[in-house]
Amino acid sequence: MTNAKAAFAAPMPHDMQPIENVPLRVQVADRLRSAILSGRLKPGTGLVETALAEQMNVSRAPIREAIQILENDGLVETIAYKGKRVKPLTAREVEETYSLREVFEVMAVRRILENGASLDSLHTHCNAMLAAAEADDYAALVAADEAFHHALIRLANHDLLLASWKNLYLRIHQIMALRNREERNLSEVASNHPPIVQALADGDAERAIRLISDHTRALAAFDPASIVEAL
Amino acid sequence: MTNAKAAFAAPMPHDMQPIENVPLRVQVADRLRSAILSGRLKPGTGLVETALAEQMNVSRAPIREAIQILENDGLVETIAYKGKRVKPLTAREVEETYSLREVFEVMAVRRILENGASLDSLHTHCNAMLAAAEADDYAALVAADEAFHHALIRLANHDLLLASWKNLYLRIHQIMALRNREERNLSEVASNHPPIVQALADGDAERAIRLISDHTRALAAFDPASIVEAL
DNA sequence: CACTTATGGATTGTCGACAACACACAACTG
DNA sequence: CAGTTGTGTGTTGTCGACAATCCATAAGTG
Repeated sequence: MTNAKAAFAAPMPHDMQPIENVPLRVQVADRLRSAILSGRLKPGTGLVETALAEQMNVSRAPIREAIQILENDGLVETIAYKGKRVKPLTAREVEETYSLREVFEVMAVRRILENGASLDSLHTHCNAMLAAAEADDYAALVAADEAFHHALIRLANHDLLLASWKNLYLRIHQIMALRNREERNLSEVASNHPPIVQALADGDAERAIRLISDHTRALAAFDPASIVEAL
Repeated sequence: MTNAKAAFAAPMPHDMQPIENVPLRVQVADRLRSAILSGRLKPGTGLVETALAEQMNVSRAPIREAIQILENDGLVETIAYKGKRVKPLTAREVEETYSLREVFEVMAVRRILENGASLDSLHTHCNAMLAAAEADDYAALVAADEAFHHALIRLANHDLLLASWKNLYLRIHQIMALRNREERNLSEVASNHPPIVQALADGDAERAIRLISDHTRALAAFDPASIVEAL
C-alpha cells in the first residue's frame, strides 16, 4: 500500500490529518442544529439573520444558507418577509414522527429478513446499552439506542430509507431533548432490544415486526405539557 | 358572507385575482424543477450559477437558493468548489424509490382502514382514469393516476407521510419522463385501481394491501438502458 | 367613532463585486 | 523523463449595500 511517490517525502507524523475545509454555512448550520436538537433553542424562537450574522461574525449569506439547510431538515420554517423560527412542535407532529419511524423500522426488519445480513453490529450496540443501563448512564444509553436503530436501518441496505430515517431522527432528537425526562427504568429500555435481535436471528418475521412496532410505539408517549407552543 | 367593509368598494370583476408575490428563487426553482422532471434537463447535466443567472436575467443569489431547494428535493447534488449537477439516476435509486413508495402507500391503506375516510375522491379519480384510457389520452391517464395516489395518501390524514410521499413522487415524475414509454395497455393500468377502492370499501385490509403492493411494484419495472449515466 | 390612509421600523429579498478553492496544464528542475 | 512547482481558468463561497415587503401604530377624514 505504501505509495512509491512518497519514497522521497519525509516520514509523516500520524496526527497530521488533512485539514478539512468546512464552509461557513455548514459550521453555522451545525451550530444551530445542535442548539435546536439539544433544546437550547426552543420551538417558536425567532431566527433573525442580521442578529445571527453579527453574533457569529459572518455575513448574512452563510447564515441564510444555513437556515435553509435546517429548513430542509424540517427544524426551521420561514414566513416570507416576516421571519424564520424554530418550527413549533405540535402533539400531532410528534405522533406522526413516531408513527412514520415505526413504518421505517418495520420496513428495515422486513428487508433484513428477506435479504439476510450480519447481526453483529446489533449485538454490539445491545451490549453497550446494557452496560450503560448498568452504569446508570442516561446519555450513553440514549447514544447506544440511537446507534442500535441506526445500525438496524443500515442493515436494510436501502440508502433512501437510511436518509429518510436520519432526517426523521433529527426531530426525535429534538423531542427527546424537550421531553421532561420522566426516566423510565434504564435497564428496562435496554432489555427491550435483545429480543428483537433474537427474533431476527431466528428469522421470525412476525415476532420481529411486532417487537419493533411495540418498541417504537412505546417511545411515542409524550407529555403535551412540555411542548412549547408557538409565539 | 358579503363583507360589510366592501360596501363602498366598486364591484370587482371576478378574474381580478390577487397578484401573488413569488420570490425569484421560487420562480427559478419551479422552472428548473419542471425542466428536470420533464426530462429536458437530463441527469448529470451541470448547473452553473453564473450561466443560469445570465440566462434568466437575475443575480446569482436567487439561483443559488433555487438550486438549494432542488437539492432538498433530491433532484440536484452539489460538489463543493466543483459544481452542481442534476443528480444521476441509478438503477438502485429507482428501485429504492419505488420500494419506499410501496411502503408509504401500504401505510396509507392501513391508516385509512383503521381510521375510516370517505372514498369519494378515489372513485372520482378512478373514473377519470377510465375515461382517459378510453380516449387513449396518455397524459390525462398519468395525471389521473397521480391524483388517485395523491388522494389515497391524503386520506391517511398524516401530514408527514403526505410530505414525504410528495417528495418521493418528484423522482417518480422524473423517472417516468426518462423512461421510454413502452406503453402498457392504458385500460389495463386504469382497471388496476377500482379493485383497490373496492377492497378499501369492503374493509378488507389484506386484499387492499396486496393490491396496492402489487400495483406499485408493477410500475417499478425500469429499462436500465434509459438511465443516463453520470458524466 | 369607524374607517381609511400615511409613516416607521424590522426583516427578508436581491444584487454586483471580490475572495477562496480545485483542477488541469504548462513550466521548471535534476 | 519522472517528479515537482508554478500559473490560469472556471466555479463556488462570502461579503456589504440596497430594495421590497410586511406589520403595527399613528395620523387623518368624513
